[in-house]
Parts: sequence; structure tokens; C-alpha cells
Amino acid sequence: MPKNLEKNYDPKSFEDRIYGEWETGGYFHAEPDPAKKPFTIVMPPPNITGQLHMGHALDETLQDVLTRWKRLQGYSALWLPGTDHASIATEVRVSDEILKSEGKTKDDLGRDEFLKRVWKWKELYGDKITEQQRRLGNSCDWQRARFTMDEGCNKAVVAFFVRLYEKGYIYRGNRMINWCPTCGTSLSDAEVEHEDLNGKYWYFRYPGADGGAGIVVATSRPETMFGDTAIAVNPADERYTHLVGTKVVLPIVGREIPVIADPYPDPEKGTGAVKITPAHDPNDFEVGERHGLSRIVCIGFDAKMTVEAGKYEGLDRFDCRSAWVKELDAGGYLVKTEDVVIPTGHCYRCDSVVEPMISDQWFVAMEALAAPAIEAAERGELKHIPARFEKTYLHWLSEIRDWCISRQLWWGHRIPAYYCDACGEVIVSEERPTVCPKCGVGTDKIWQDEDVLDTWFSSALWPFSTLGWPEKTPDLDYFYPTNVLVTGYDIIFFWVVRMVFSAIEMTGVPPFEYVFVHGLVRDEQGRKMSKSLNNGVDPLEVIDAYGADALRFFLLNGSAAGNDMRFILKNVESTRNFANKLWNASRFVIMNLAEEGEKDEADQNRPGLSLKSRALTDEDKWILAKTEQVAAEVTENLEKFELSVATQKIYELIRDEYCDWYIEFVKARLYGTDEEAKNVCRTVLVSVLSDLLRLLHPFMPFITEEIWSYLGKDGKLIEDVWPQPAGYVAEFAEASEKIETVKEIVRAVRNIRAEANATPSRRLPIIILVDADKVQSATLGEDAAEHVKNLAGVLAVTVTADRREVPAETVSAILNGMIVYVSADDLLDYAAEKEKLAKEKARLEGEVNRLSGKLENEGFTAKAPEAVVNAEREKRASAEEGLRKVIARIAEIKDK
RNA sequence: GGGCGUAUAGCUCAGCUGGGAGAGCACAUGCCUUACAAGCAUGGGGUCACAGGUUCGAGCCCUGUUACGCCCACCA
Repeated sequence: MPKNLEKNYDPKSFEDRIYGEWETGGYFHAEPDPAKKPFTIVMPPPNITGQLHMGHALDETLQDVLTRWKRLQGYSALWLPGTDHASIATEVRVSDEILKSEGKTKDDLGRDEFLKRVWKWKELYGDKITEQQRRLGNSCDWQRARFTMDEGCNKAVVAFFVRLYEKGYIYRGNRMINWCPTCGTSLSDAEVEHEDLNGKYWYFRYPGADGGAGIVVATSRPETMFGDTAIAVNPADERYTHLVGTKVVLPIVGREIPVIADPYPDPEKGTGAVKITPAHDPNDFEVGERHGLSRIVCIGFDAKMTVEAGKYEGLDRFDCRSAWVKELDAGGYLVKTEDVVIPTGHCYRCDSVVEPMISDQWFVAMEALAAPAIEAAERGELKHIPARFEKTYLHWLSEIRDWCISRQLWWGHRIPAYYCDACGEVIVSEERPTVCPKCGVGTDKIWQDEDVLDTWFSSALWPFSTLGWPEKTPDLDYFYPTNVLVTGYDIIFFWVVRMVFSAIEMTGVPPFEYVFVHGLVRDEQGRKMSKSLNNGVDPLEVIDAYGADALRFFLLNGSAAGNDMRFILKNVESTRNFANKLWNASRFVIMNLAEEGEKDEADQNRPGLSLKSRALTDEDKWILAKTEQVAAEVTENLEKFELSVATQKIYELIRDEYCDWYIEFVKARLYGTDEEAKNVCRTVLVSVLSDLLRLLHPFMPFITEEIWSYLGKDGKLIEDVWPQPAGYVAEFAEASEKIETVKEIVRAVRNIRAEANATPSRRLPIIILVDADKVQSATLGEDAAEHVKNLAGVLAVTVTADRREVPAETVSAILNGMIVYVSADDLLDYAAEKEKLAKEKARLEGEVNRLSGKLENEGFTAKAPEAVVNAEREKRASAEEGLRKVIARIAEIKDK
């Protein structure tokens, strides 16, 4: 007897061990191989500050499925992992820790020392998440793991920056940007989250400088009044025509500001007059530009009021707001207030209210870069799965504004721009200049820009910087462009869009062909998992409890592509139970293998080998055909990214067909004495199991590999082959038909037993009558009946061939073309049967009527495809036949 | 102000190019049947949100409505 699996499925006992074998065996490593086709996925790099959460688990499971599947199909499959330096998040995190442990701020430490600390922190904790990823079973190529701030990525970032600068796509400007006062840096538009907050409009009167009534304006941010430099009205707004060109007085402050005419104010909104604060509002900024207004900064970068706010200097912006409103009200300037919902920008990292500010920043001009990224999607070179996300992508690109890429932080790629103190020249170059190209002074007068780049500026290069760009490496040549990018819909803007235009600009092609988008994993109530709600579920705890395979299978099975899903622990338990089922079925198979040596012979399903020459029974043929059929469907589903459909089909094949039917069918033969029959049986059992493991492996890699190791195979499953068709479906069609019929009869018999409350020990005599005209062929029906006879032991029935042998037979099931009689008069509940028959009669009558109506409808018979019409005819015929038998049976038991 | 998603069994969700709806869990009944009680068998349970339309035929396509949710957006 060969060594068998442990009695209990215990994923903990082998998952880590198997992962170690894969990793040390180099199975995840991919190299350019001219004999193979490449398949490449780059992993969205998790932040070094991050912990593995359910979102990663879903995202990475999807990638692992695709990678493992393609690897089995014989591709040189590369899944390239890495981590992201996460500029803001990491800087904040490390600053906090230093402050807590040493009481020092990063300014206390200075730039160089602070960066040293961050690198140290990164070495200590930055790889924690990659350890967690291993628990999931990720088959990514760790040897190629990259970091968005490693030397290669830095080279790519600098090269990218310089090239864009040289083409005029990167510029430095003094413009309105989003400022996070807490993080102390500018943000891009994408990094600002809008949230509707309850706020107010305050209506204030700005009296005329000439003593007139002046103008009433509404504002939701009264603290910006200190920066007002004009009141704007629409030139077409007749209410204010007479005031244009006059001056009004800024209440209390006393500064006189002009009333100007500008198309910006909408006469329908507010009072139609708008206070203009060029330094603190993007629209006002533009109005200010048009009219040459000065920019008075009244809120500082620390969110405190400046000297311009007079006595409020140094006060927080919101504290100032309430005090200032009070003062204005007391002065009689407040006309009215109105409750209103104000969409307010928040920092995506710290949730502070973002302040629009003018400052010197670096920008990427987006218009020219966006156009080819739009075209790539429109031409179908870049495909979104599901397709609806293309709309999101296109919409965002078509409305895109210039990208602010400089950050007032230290942790990140420092901007490769240098300034000459002597002449003011700005030098952008890959290398630090030793002399100023303009005035020739030396390095001591040349200094590098203090700012770093947006994290997403380096992420944007990920698909090619990780493969060696800007060098022309063999890796880049072979693995690029990549095939699929898997990500959540929440980072399409941050990342996907930027990768696409960056790649097209630098490499001439989109970085991937498919964007496979998934949704969020929510909690059981459908809420977003979040730290503040503390409702996050730790994937590692789930893996500890149920195994990585169960978690993966749950995540895959959970929902359709692109939709959010809920994490339901009970359902993970179900998928664990499925794994347990497979485990035990495999244990059964191994247990029945005669000798160690037999196993190799049983591995028959390599391409080019076939079991057709063996003495296969109908059920053997049936399961072989079934497996081949499902394998073909699953392959198709995977090609269309229908992972949850594929998962479902494999589940049903293993659980329903293989375990519930095939193994049961086979027991009689296995426990019999015909050695040759047993051998065939074992061969098929192992052969089909092998294919099931191959099919399931991408989804449940650990358990399949573990079972595989007991089947005496050469090599590991991870590098085996994907099932190939052997022609069973076509050749074994009739056998398959027979077995499906047998299944129906068996179900009918079980039904009878259950309904009759027959105890297991009670053997029921049954007869199966085959109506040769009604089944596809008489042999089919008779063979099926014969099969049932073979199963008599299992079913606890005695099948008799001739109805005369059964004394008081009672009909119990009517199948298509077949009728099953059971003789167990004493057990049958005639009242229940009558009720059931009445129901059945009504159902069949309805069925016949419906189908007749349909078939008498000339529209249907003329327009519907012939196959459909014929199928409906057959259905009606069998319904009529069934109805006849039901009626006969009702008559038979009328008096009982 | 734009755009999108979802509504199917008590619950969580599948349902591919239109041909009378499925799974898991839950529920009911009976079973420790030598792979599995993390199991087996059987069963009950759905006006596919609503109203129209297209079609021989609609859960699926079109129009509208309702409810919930999401994304984008520089309305004083």
C-alpha cells in the first residue's frame, strides 16, 4: 500500500512547507525563453508601511490564478513583485515613531539623518508584507522583487523626468495647488477626496467706498476675506452695472477694493456678486490673472492666519472663521446666513481639509500625454475588464488637468533640478552638474531642488522600470509589454492612467493589454473595511483558521468581476469544507492504489496519451468526457477573465461528478474480484484526479500540490501541464448519455426511499421498465437499467427484470421514457402519493399547454431555429407521455 | 451638475452571445453506508424591484420609475 494522506485535512501542516519547496526550487522564477511565449504581470506594489489586508488578498489571488494557469499552459510566466516607498505615508509614519520614541521632529534631525532613519526603518519593517504575501501562496518571482526607490527605479524616474522636461512636458510654475497643512505638502488633484460637509453661506455687506450701500456677497469661507482684492460681477448682470468701476470697503479691515466685471460670476448663484481672493481659490486666481489683481496671502502653509489677518494672525483658519464672523455680525455687516452642503477637499492620507494655495511647484502638462492614452483605449489596444471601466478611464483622461508632481517631503525621489545661485539658471539633468552651463560657476553655488516627486510618479513607470528600462535589457525585450494589470477600481486614476501615458510616451506602447479590475472586499454588513471602524478582517487570521486555499477560493467564488464583495467567514468555512472533500476523495483514491509502482502507470493524461485503448466502462467514459468538457469550458472562462465562473465549474466537477457520482459508481468494481477491472478503474480514478488537481491548482495551489505529491508523479504540479482535450467528449457521447440516465434513475429511487421512509436496512424490490420508443435507443435504456442493477447493493434495492416477479408493484417514478416500479406496498403513503401525483399532473398539464401554445404559434415555428423548435417538440412529447402515466397511476391507486 | 453600479430563494451571491432560473449557507426529514459528520441522502422555498416596449420568446435588449450605493466636479 502506498503512503497515504493524513486522515484529517490540516492546511497548516503543509502549506508553509510546500511554499518553501516552491520557492527554494525556483519554480516562481521566470527567464526569457525563446522556446516559450512570455506571460507577464507586474504586481501593484504594496506600501512598505502596509499590512496585508483583504484587498491585497483578492488582488493577488487573481494575479496568482492567472500566473499559475499560464505557467501550466507552458508560458514563461513572470509575476513581478515589489514594494512602494509610499512617500507621504512612510514619512508620516516614521516621523511619528521618532517623535514618540525620541521626542524629536524630522526638522530636528535634518534631512540626511532623517532619511537614514527611514532607510533603516525600511530595512527592518519594509519586507514584512512580503512575508505575509507568501502565506497567500503568491507564486511571484521574488528574485526579481523591486522597490520603487531602488537604484534602478531611481534611474528610470530621473530619465523619465529629464525626457519629459526636454520635451517641454514638465515645467515649474507658481500656481494654485492643493495643500495639506498637516502633511505639509502639495497634493495632486487625484490625492484630494471630496466630501460633502454641512456648512454655511454667510452673506456680508461690503459698503461702498463712496458711502453707498455697496454690495452683498456670500461666502462659505469668511476667513479668506482678508485676502479679497476685488468684487466681481457678471457684465450682463444689470443689478450691478452701475457699480462696476467703483470701489467697496472690506468690512472692518477698511481696505478699498474695486468692483470688476468678469464673466466668471453666475447671476443665478448667491447674490450674483463674488468676492475675489486670488491667493486662496482656484477660480479667483484666474479672475485675478485676468485683471492683474494682487494676491494677498492671508492663510499660511501651516493653516494659520498670516499678518494680513491683523489681530487674527497666528490663529487657526477655522478658529479665525468663527471669531471673524462674530465680529462682522457685531459690526452689522452680516446680512444673513444659510445652511448649505459644501463639497470639501480632504487629504487622502490624513483627511485634513485641503487648502488651495499658490506656490512654486513642478507640473506635468497633461494634454499632449493624455491624447495617446485615450486613443489606445479607443483603438482597443488597451482593454478593460469589465468594459465599463473604460468609461471611467476615458472620462478622467479627457478632463485631466496638469499634474502637480513636487512634494514638500524628504522621503522620495528628489527632483533632478538644480539651481545656480550665481545666475539663477535652472538645470534639469540626470547627473548633478559640476559647473553651471550658463555662467560657469562651480558646484558650491549649485544646489538641488529640495522637493521630492509624487509617489505615483515612480509607480507610473513600474511595468517597465522593473524590467530594466531605461536600458534595453533582454528582460524588457521579452517580458514587455506586460499582459494583464490587475487592480481595484479605486486606483485607476492614481495609477493605471499614469502608467498608460507614461509607457506610451517612453516605450511607444501601452504597458499592458488588459486592465482587469476588481472591487472592494467589504465586511459582513457591506461596510468598507477601515481602521476607524475597526472592522477589518486580517487575512492571516483567516489563513490560520481555514488555510490559504479556502480563503483564496472564497475570494474567487465571491462575486462577478468589478463588483464589490462581502467577506463572510461562514462562506470561507464552506470552501474549506470543499477542500476537505477533495482531500478525502484523494485519500480514497490513494488507498485503493495497489502498489507504489502502479501510480506512474496511472498518470495517463499527458498530452498524446489516451485511455481509449483500455477496457473502459460507461462510467469511466462518462467521467473522462465530463472532465474534458469542463476543462475546455474552464479554459475558455479563464481566457475571458471569468474566474468566478471557472471556479464554480471546477467545484461542481469535483464535488458533484467526481466525488458524489464517479467514486460511488466505482466502488462495486473496486471491491470486486476482477483484477483487470480494478486496474482500469484505478487508472481512471488517478488519471481523472490528476486532471482535477491540474484544473484546481491555480485556485487552490497548496492542497493540490500536496495531494499530487502522493500520486507518485515526476516533478511538481506547479510546473506540470494544463489538461488538453483527448477527444473523449465526442467519442464517449453515448456512454455519457447512459450514465446521465442512470443518475436520474438513481435519484428517483432514492427519492422513493426517502419519501417512503424506508430504513437503510430495508431492501426494496424495484423494476425498471424501459419504453423503447421513448428513450433515445432501447439499448441505452436497458443498459441504464443494467447499471442500476449493478448499483443495487448501494441503493439497497433489488432490481428485478420482469414485473411479474413483483407481487404488488407500485409505480413511483416516471422518467423520460422510463418508469420505475417499487414494490413496497406497506411503506408507501398513498395519501401523500396522491397529493404528489395531483401536483405533478397539474404541472405537466401546464407544461403541455404552454408548449402546445408555443408550437401552434406560427411565429415561433417559422422564426425560431429548427433545433429549438425540435427541442420544444420533444419536451412536449415527453410531457404528454408523463402525463399519461400519471393519469394511469392515479387511476391505479384511486381506491387505496 | 455629470457618470456608473446594484435590485434574482430567509441570508450572501452566480446566471457567458435572449430559448421557462442556479450555488453556498440557513431550514425540514432520514442516516455514524469501511474517503469524508468539515459528511451522505431527500425535500420545501423565487411575479428575477416596478411600469411600459421590442421579439415567436425577456432575469438578460430598449424606455421610464423607485430604492440603495459608488465615482467624478474650482458653485461664491
